[in-house]
Amino acid sequence: MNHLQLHIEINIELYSKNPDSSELGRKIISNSITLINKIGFENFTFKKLGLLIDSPESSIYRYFKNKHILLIYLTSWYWSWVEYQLVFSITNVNSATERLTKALYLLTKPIPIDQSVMYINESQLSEIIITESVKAYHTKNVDSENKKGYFQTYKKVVQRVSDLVLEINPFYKYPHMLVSTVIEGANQQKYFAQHLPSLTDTKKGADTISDFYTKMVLEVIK
Amino acid sequence: MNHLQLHIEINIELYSKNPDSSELGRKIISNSITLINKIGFENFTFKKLGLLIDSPESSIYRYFKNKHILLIYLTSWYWSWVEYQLVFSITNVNSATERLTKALYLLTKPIPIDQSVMYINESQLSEIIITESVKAYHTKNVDSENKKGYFQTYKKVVQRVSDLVLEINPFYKYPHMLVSTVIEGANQQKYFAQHLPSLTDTKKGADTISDFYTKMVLEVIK
DNA sequence: GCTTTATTGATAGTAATACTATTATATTTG
DNA sequence: CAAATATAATAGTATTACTATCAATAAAGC
Repeated sequence: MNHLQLHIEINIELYSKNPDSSELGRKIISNSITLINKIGFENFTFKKLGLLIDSPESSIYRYFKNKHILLIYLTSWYWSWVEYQLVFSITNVNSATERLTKALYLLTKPIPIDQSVMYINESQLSEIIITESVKAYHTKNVDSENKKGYFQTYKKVVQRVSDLVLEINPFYKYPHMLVSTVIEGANQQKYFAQHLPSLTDTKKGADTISDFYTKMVLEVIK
Repeated sequence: MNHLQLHIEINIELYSKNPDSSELGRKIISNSITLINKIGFENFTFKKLGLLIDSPESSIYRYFKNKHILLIYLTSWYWSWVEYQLVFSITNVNSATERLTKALYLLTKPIPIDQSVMYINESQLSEIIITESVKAYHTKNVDSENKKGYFQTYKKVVQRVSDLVLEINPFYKYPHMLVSTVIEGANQQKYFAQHLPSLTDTKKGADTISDFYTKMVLEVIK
């Protein structure tokens, strides 16, 4: 185990065989991110992914039970990575308000341009979060999958930021509602900016989304 | 044409044959709402719907090109109905703030219990909006479908409420962002209350969601 | 009332999807 | 070097998402 590598923790039930443990597994992850982005989650199949990486689909099934679980794996990885950045960015920051502001910026900032963490393209994964992640938990199995802890990394991020809110105002009644509204809202607005611009007031890439949500939170909790 | 009937306007490209024009068409609509709610949009097929209403699937295809278009039809109907209620509820209200408050309540209030408009069960349709409607526009075809006007009834509602915001504060910079955040957020929170309660601070049915978003809007625009 | 037309039912068929299973061939590890 | 493990290659199945055809029936026009 390399102690310099960042530690991303993912529920072991999300994979049949750990994709991080083999070359093929890593190829599956990085190419599935590319392919889902390119053709959309509905059109994405393990067969097409197999063609792309030149492996039979049955090999992919050995890593993931199905594409739905793979999507949850990817979102899980993303939120774990966000949590890591969150903790990193607020350590040694003394002011509670500044800690919250930094957290909010991390959650609402524009999509980074072509950064990669290990074998995962962060920009492409961010696009998937914006476009496809709602499909991970809008299913008939949410309840059972939630019980199994499939959405824990996301919930942990919401909890951490809610705690930052409560540090500033311990009597605020709706910290989780506020934080999940901001996270989902920021992603939604990025999507609207790209595809349904009349539902937003932002141009692609501009920093209006961070501005809007940061002001909103600080207003509302004071 | 019955002049007492409320007028719901839907893009004619959303159906191949108007379901409102025949008994079978109306059966398709009301039963698809029930079935989507029961088994979820992913598991919903025209074949299963055909079995439920005792008609061959080919008959259903005569009304709708596919289940995705049917879902857009249903959401379109819903937002047209919301717009109707919105206009109705704010006419003859003199105070701008009261008009906005009434609009916000309409958009954030708990799901009505078993009301029906004509042959459409409003409560069931509301559940579909909460659970499935994001899937209507999170696809690879959003842009072309948006160009064809498939999401117009939703956009009209956002525009109307944004106008109410601007009536109170004509200099407010992000009216659409604010309103779409509230609408999507309120639905999201209702979903979280049912399935991912740690992401919210509300119990099922309670009025905390209206309270939260109304206060938020009024704070933010003042 | 009878014909034309539109609507629905019944049935069949196809390509793609979402898997599962089996066996052979590499590759790694003890 | 043997044994275990991982991958490739191939085949097969039930379901999905349609399209096509034709018969039966109901409605509309004359």
